[in-house]
Order: sequence, then structure tokens, then C-alpha cells
Amino acid sequence: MESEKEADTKERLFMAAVMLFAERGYKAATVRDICRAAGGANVNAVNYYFGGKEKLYGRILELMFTEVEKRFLEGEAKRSDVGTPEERVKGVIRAYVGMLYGGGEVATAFCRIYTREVVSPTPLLDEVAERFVVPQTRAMLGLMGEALGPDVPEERARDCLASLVGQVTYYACHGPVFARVFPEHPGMEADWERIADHICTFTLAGVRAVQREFSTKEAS
Amino acid sequence: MESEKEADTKERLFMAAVMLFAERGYKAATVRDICRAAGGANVNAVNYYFGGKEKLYGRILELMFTEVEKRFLEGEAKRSDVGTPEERVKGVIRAYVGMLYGGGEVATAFCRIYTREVVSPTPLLDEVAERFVVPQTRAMLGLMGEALGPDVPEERARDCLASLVGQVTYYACHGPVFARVFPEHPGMEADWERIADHICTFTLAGVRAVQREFSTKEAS
DNA sequence: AAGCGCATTAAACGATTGTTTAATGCGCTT
DNA sequence: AAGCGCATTAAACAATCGTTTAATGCGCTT
Repeated sequence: MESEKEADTKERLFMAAVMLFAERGYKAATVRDICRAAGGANVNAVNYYFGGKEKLYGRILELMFTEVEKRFLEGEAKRSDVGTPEERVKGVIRAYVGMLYGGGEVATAFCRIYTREVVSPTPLLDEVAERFVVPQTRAMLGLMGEALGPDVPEERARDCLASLVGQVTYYACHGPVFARVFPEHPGMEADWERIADHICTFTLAGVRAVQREFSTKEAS
Repeated sequence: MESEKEADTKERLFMAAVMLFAERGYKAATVRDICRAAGGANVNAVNYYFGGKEKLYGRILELMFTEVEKRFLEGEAKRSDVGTPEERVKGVIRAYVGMLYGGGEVATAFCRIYTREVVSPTPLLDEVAERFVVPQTRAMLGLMGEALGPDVPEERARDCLASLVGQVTYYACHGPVFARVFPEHPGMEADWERIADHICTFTLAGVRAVQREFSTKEAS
């Protein structure tokens, strides 16, 4: 009768840790709280199954980034070489937003953990992020350069990519404040597709404006 | 001979706390580290002068937000009612970016403290932020609504404001990662004006695109 | 010189942290 | 039934945190 609720203690610990790390951050989420949230496990459980708090957190980061990479490649593979660069930028935006806000509860938790890591990195981020964040960002930078064309200098491609990422991650970084300033907002789970569309039109207009800035300056 | 270096222990403690809170966050910055950074003051100094770690942090938040409000109103007062709404949006962007990245060392530290508070708020943020963040955001929302015109629904003004704030705060939120992905970047202190210009053109193009979206849809 | 006020120091406190150790219960094979 | 492996429990550990307390030094007035 407890076939599915009889989940492994290890798995329950892992999930409780994900939620608590997302909610309070690495330091503030204590081992005792994690064990309590995992259905009242013993304090020793974390060390027994994962070899310590830091190891557990490292595993979460690992799984998180592999999951992100998988989803991101899936969302981009569907339109990897087809369509104009602008169309592919739109595809990246939609995949990005959907990954961050449209993936259910655990994806939201992952999103918050990643946001915390970005704002105040732990030593663990160094080894993991350089395997995922740097290549993914460079890939997006190349795509943005294609969309801008050869006349636009590289630093402007970086600026445009920052504008894109800034817009997409805004709701993750400013979540608590955003919810306080706009309490009427229905929440990202219900609104992320509309927001993705907005970011698409907003970003493509910005990209074209930067493009125009250099095509007209060429004639001056 | 030590006329200016003989700064009050209280002031040195305050400054050391600002830098350490910015660097490591509220919890990770210990009282002992703060005292050590303040020229080797005693562990009791924080409690003696400020009545505890939390009170000290609260004072920092207080001073930070009043300073932000002052700078922001200064930067906006120069063009409060003059110029088109678009021109005033540009003024807001420039004041915003300059305040966050162009204010020297302590302003950068304040920027990081604020970023940390936004991502993971402490109970202290509630009482302070609602006095500053909410009214400032609502003011910017009204300005954005003016720039968009009456045909654009309110939620799109909120989306555009999110796009603006997301772009501006990107370099604060993603600072550690950004520096890792783009090590060739000269740093915000030397580049913030150029970035402000980019965000202006990018944002105004996005605003006009949203505007156009509703002026053309009106005819369909 | 005595006494007072304030800044500073040193030491210890209680609480909480992550981790370790030893003991316990239980299902399984031999 | 005895013995073993594994999960779980309880208790204690050392380290660190913010805070408190008492003692000390120093400049000042009286």
C-alpha cells in the first residue's frame, strides 16, 4: 500500500535538499532541517548516504547542470541550423525561459539554486560552471554575432547577449522583490510563455536597432 | 600626523562591514572578520557601537537605500518633466546604471549588498525595501506607461520595465559569472557609460516595437 | 590625587553548526 | 538459531557563531 510513497530515504533526502537549498541557500539550509524535511530522517543520514553536506550539494549542482544542458540542447536542436539567425535567437529565448520557469516545481528550485550560485558562487561552482556556463554562453554569443551581422563589433554582441540574459533571468534574480511590487502577477508558471514572447519581440527590436546603428553609421 | 587615518573605530567598523557584507553576504561575514578587517578591533566592538550584527546590517541597508534614493532623484530631477517620455526613460537608465556601477568602490559594495538582498532577502529588507523599492518601481512603471502610450495594456508596461531592470542589473547579478566568461572585459567602472548607451538604444527599440505591436494590431 | 566616563581588551558563555562514533533493529543467508 | 550486512537511531564531538560579562587603560574634571 506504500508502493510509491515508500521512496528511498536517499531520494527523499536529495529532494528535500534541493527544495531547502533553493529556499534558503547553501549555508542557511542546515543538515538537520534537510533530514527533518525528508520525513524525519536522522541527522546522520546526509553523511551516511552522501558523505557530507558539501558532497550532497555538489551532486545537486552536477545533476542540475546536466539537466539544464540536456533541456537546452533539446530546445535548440530542434532548430539548430534551420531558419534565420533571428529565428534561432527566438528559439533560444523560448528554450531559455521555458527551462527556467516552465519546468515545474523542481525546475524552479534548480533555477533558484543556480541564481544563488551566480550571485554568490561557492567554490564548487568553479569546476562545474566552466564545463557548462562558459561553452553555452559562447554558443549564444556566436549566434548573436550571426544575427547582428559582420558590421557590428564583437563587444556589441556581448552587450546584446547581456541584454538577452538579463531580461530572461530577471524574474529569477528579482523574484522576491518582483512578487512584492507586483502582487497581481499570476506567477511565472502561468505566465512564462507570454513573457517569452515579449522578450522575443523586445530583444529582436533591440538587435535590429544595434544593427541599424552600424549600417547607417557606415554611410556617414 | 595621523589626522585622517585616525578615523573613528566606529566608522572603520562600518566601512569594513560594508565591504565584507558585499563580498561574502550577511551570514558568511562574521563579526570577528569585520573587526579584524577594521584594523584589528576587538570582537566586542560591533556590539558596543551598534548593538549587534543585525543592527549594524540594518544601518547599512538604511544608509544604502537613502543614498540610492538621493542619487536616483538627483539624476532624475534634472529631467523630471522636461523632454519626451522616451528621453526621460533614457535619463532613468543612465541614472540607474551610473548609480549601480559608476559610483566608486563603496557604491559597488552597496550594489552587491542590494543584489544579495534581492536574491535572498533577509527579514530586514521587508521594512526598508517597501519604503524605497516599491515607490521607485511604481514611478518607473508610470514613466514606462507614458512612453508606451495609452494603447498598450498595463501588463506590457510591466514587461518592458522588467526588460529594462533586467538589462541594467544584469552586470550586478551575474558579476562573478560574467567576469569568468568575458575575462577581456575592462570592468564596469571603465565601461558603464558605454553600456548605459547600449541599454538605451536596445530598450527604446524594444519599447517602440511593443508600441508598434498594438498600433498595427488595432488595424487588423 | 581621587573619581568618573568612555573606549578597549580578554575571557567565557550558550547556541548552533557539520560530523563522528557507537549502539540498535531488522532482514537475509548459512 | 547464529551470524552477517545494511539502514537507522541516539549521543556526543569539535568548531564556530554572536553575544555577554568583567577587567583594564586612559583622559578628563573636581
